[in-house]
Amino acid sequence: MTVIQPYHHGELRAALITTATKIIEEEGIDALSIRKLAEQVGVSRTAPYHHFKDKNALLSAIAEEGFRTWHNSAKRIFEQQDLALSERFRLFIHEYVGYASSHPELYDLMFGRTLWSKNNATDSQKAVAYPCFQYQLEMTRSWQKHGLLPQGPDALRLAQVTWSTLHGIARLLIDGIFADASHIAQMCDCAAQVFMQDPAQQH
Amino acid sequence: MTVIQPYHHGELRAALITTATKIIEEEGIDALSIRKLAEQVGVSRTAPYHHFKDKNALLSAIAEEGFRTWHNSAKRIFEQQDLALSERFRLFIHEYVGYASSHPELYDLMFGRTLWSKNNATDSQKAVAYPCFQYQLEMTRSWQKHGLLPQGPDALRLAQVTWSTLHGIARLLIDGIFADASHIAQMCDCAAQVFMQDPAQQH
DNA sequence: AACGCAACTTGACAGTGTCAAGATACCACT
DNA sequence: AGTGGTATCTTGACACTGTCAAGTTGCGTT
Repeated sequence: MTVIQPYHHGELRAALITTATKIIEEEGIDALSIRKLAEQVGVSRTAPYHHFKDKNALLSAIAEEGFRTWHNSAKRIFEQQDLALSERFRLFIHEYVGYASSHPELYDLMFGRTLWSKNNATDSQKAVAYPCFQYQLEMTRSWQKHGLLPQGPDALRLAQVTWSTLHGIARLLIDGIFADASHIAQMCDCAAQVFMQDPAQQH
Repeated sequence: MTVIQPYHHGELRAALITTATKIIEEEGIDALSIRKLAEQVGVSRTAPYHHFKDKNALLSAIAEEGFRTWHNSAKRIFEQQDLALSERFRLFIHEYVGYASSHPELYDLMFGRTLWSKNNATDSQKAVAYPCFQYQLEMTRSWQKHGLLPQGPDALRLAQVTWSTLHGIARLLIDGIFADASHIAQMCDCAAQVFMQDPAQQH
């Protein structure tokens, strides 16, 4: 089983990220240790430290990748022209919560305290994440302009509140506080209904 | 400085909880280790294990205490009769987010994955926490009945969505994702405004 | 061919949670 | 008053963690 590895792995950085991502998604973030990861990749305990300053730097790189794919799927939905605006809004909410609940550990890494508090996030990660946050604001502005969302509140505040709602649902789900996860769809619809001022008005 | 402790501490369980709570609130949850805690209380490393099965059991007990005080302050606001209904609603939101941001580590413990996912929460803790969740539902029902919140959605779903919003704001704040914490009040007001169907209608 | 540098390894250290086995002190019963 | 039992606490040990320091290997450039 044990394949003899050349002294220079060559693709170690990439291998570490993909293997670590797999471990995290399958066994949870607590199950990921540098040592176990190194062993699984077939390399010594401290080899990863030549590609990542820290364990945090590794986690940051994984989250970074997550933000990239997240941003893409958000755009895909938002720019889908063949659906009514309100329908796209509804779909976005479902997609957001769905992504979180089908990749709970990765979501936790991307939007959790592990990286964001105590300033553990890499500059590189921030550079990918901030545009995602910004995009949320742009979408909100657009939804306000088209009369889908109330136009009274400041766009930034409204974006923060709507995002908080989605994030809150996601977190309560993946953290195991919403014991019954079978009503996700209904919660999403309820959220959409509350936020949309006039459900009849759709383009 | 080192006081000679009797062999039987006597109040060890209580002492562990209060000291642990202090450490968590001051230095964060990651800074709490059983060993350091034991040393600070003036007792050997494994003494805590005779009062708590696990580190989780200790954390659970701390969270339990948190839920008790939380439930009290929630009730106090909700039953405050000398304020208009909408004002009490607004106040509740501010209080919720305020509590979280002034006790970030304790809030994380109470509503975070550490205890809730992987079923780490003690039965005792659940017994205290569930009524808190239930209370949120009762409040929502009441607010709906008085026309403060939209009456269309099912009470349970609406309670889940409103709570998610507060929880989401709280988490994004304490996890360090909302970089600028100086607009907390405005976010809370925005949330209140969005949820209240008709701000003019107040008893 | 020699040198330099990047990639990788081994050894070590200070921590962690937790189990097993022993020591101590209190409490109830004879 | 003595005796046994039990709750409480201690010491020793194990496996595991992240990470630093110092050595080894091999590729690329001059």
